[in-house]
Amino acid sequence: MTQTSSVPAPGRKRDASRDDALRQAALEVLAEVGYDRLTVDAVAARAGAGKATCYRRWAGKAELVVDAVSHMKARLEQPDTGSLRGDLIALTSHATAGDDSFRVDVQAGLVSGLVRDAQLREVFAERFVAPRKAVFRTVFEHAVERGEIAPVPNAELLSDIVPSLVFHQMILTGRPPDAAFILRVIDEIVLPLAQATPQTQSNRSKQHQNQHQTRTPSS
Amino acid sequence: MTQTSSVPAPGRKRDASRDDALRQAALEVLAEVGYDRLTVDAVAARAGAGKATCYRRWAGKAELVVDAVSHMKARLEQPDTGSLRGDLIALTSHATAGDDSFRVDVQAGLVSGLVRDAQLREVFAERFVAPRKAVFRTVFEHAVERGEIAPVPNAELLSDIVPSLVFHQMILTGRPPDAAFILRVIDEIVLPLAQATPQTQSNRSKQHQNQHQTRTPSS
DNA sequence: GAGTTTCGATACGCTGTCGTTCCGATACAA
DNA sequence: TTGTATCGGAACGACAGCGTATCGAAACTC
Repeated sequence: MTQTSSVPAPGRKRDASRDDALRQAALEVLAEVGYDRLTVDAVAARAGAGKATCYRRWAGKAELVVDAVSHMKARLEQPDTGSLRGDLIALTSHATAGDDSFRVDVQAGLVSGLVRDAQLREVFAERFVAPRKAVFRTVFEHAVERGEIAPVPNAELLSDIVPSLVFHQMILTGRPPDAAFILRVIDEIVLPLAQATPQTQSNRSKQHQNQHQTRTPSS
Repeated sequence: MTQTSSVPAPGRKRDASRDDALRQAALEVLAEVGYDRLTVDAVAARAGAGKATCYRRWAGKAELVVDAVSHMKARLEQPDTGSLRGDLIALTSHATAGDDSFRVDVQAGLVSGLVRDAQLREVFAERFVAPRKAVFRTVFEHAVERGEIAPVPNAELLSDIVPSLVFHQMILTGRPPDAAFILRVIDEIVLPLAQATPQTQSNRSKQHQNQHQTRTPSS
């Protein structure tokens, strides 16, 4: 596109900071109004940039959003609380409203575009779903190494439960669920399944660790 | 609005069949292009009606879609196969691609609008979520009556698992999941949880019916 | 028949968004 | 200094969708 280093390139250099500013602005607008209501003008205005600067870098709205999402920082650290329940809570608690909801808001904003934009789906799967799956898998592996649970063959399916229910709840109510809901899902669904994997009846003898926080919340 | 029977009303009568035609057309367009891409012109054209006829009945696009969805037939019959697993399969199998996917397509089309339209959320919850929840609850109740399982206090949460995962999968892949996926969810998640409700440790003695179809599919 | 209302169809004004183009100012190379 | 490419900002044309207005025909009441 621009230049391939053969020619030293004349004229003013492109300000790389504008790329980051525009991408960040795109994510913010995306989180606030969603993909469909996002306008290039709004993104440029928020970045304090001209629209021409934006179109000099991306072909259009779709490319801008895709690139912004794909440059988004992972911000997903591996929890290590020493217990499966603690790790699961640490991993999913930030999905609630309030604190660190930016990432969740971006996901909600993307929903409207995901339905029909295949490229957006691809980037979304790569940036949001894949990292989360990897962290979940490691959490289960650590629990196995600690002897807390038996190996879980369907860990991937188990990992989808919390995000799916959170997503579902978010769409139905318009906002992310509260912490109590996530606790219920962990304590009443994920943990029981992880602790008593029913496909190998032989490991039923291993269930001595059932005392581990299988309490039911008040609600 | 129109007349309260006091005056016989002059002029040509409204053709009630146009209401149905427009509502049906709205649902079809909704299923095909989604809420945001739905235009009143397209709905009127598909119904073979004029746009004025449409605006004579509804205030705008939002009201039209909301009314169309709320008039949608439930088409959700109570399954009675004699087993919990059979009922669950019968209840959820129509969510897969192919056959009766119209209802699912409408749901997918609604997603983009649900995020910000509270009224749409309300109608959606009433027309899609509530009936489904009721049927699920009855399925669990029947299983309890048959002595197949112990009473499940968190049946509501359990009922959300399949729809949530189906929804999630649909958004991520762009199409409803296949039947095998739903079978896995039922056999590896819902049934084990229903059969071994872990919140009352006392009913652990009741788990003699664990032989009932807890097999794992090949995948 | 006279008056009124709905019908399908079309045209219109309005608004919002897209993507382009121009502007003066600024940064950089030759 | 001259030439070029960028910057933020603003204006532009094109287009799509909404909601309204209007048309001739048809249906219905009086």
